[in-house]
Amino acid sequence: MISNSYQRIKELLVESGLKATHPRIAVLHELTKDEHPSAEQLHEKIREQNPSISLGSVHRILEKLVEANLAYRVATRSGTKRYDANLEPHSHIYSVNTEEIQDYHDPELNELIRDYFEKKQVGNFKITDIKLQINGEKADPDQQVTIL
Amino acid sequence: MISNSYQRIKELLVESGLKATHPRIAVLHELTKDEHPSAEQLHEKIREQNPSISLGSVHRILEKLVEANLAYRVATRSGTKRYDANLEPHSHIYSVNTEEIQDYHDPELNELIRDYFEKKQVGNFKITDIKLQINGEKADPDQQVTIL
DNA sequence: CTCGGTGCAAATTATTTGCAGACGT
DNA sequence: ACGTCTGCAAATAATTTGCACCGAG
Repeated sequence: MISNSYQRIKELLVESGLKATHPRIAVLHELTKDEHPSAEQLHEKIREQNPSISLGSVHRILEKLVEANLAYRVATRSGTKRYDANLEPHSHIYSVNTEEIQDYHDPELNELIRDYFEKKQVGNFKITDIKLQINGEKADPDQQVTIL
Repeated sequence: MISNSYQRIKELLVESGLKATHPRIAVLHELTKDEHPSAEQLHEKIREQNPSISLGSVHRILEKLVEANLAYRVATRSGTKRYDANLEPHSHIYSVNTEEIQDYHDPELNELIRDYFEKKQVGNFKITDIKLQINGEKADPDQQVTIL
């Protein structure tokens, strides 16, 4: 199950009304592989294959992708923006000690929470999505976190 | 129920092993009143009463308070750090259009989620807390969001 | 008196923007 | 060819830090 070929990424861009330029393909491609990177981190990775793409452009492209709903910003406490191209509704596991952010997808829990809020009266606010933020510490920083 | 007198704030600082200096009292006092401000916003407010306190110090003090568990950083997507002195476990309602962050306290829901995770097997990770992030848009930006 | 705390300004880090040229459609 | 996109570098924003002085305990 290859996640996203270059061809697929081009399609995504075009469908969203963006020109499928090389820098954009590179950013979106890397973004689908990486785990919630910052612009800086993405730039590092991209420049390995593609030294000419500038950091400023990575910033601009990321904001474009957010605008086009091909990615979104991940909330962090660190003061630097981080991005995610995983568009499925999902929550995040945040490791305080390693600054890592891991996806956590749990349809059962989603539904539980959604049901809960259906019963609530929320005034003057249109809820677009509800996410969990699961904070804690990795025991072994080099190992993955597992949830069964 | 006055939330926090100067006297109480002094106590908090001292109990946490921090000297109760005027700048710290001012920051913590303002932080308990304000709604998730940034260092910059706090500095604006504080300087009205206390023009000599520098922005750099506000930054330093806020980090000290976090370290001492008298406040914490609020996760945002905006790339600027924001702080909160409300130590009760609570979640946040985030208005995308106004950048506002509002507290949302719901013991029933907390318990629901906690129970849910008790049944899960989480490996290599010690959960310290689980927060909801309720994202959406304020219908009327000038009115409060209400949840019954 | 002794440190830790602070003001100030400079340094660092992160992001945005203006502009001229390059490139995708 | 056209208008958008990009590289580059300079501008702006946000945070951190060095240093000399101040003040609470």
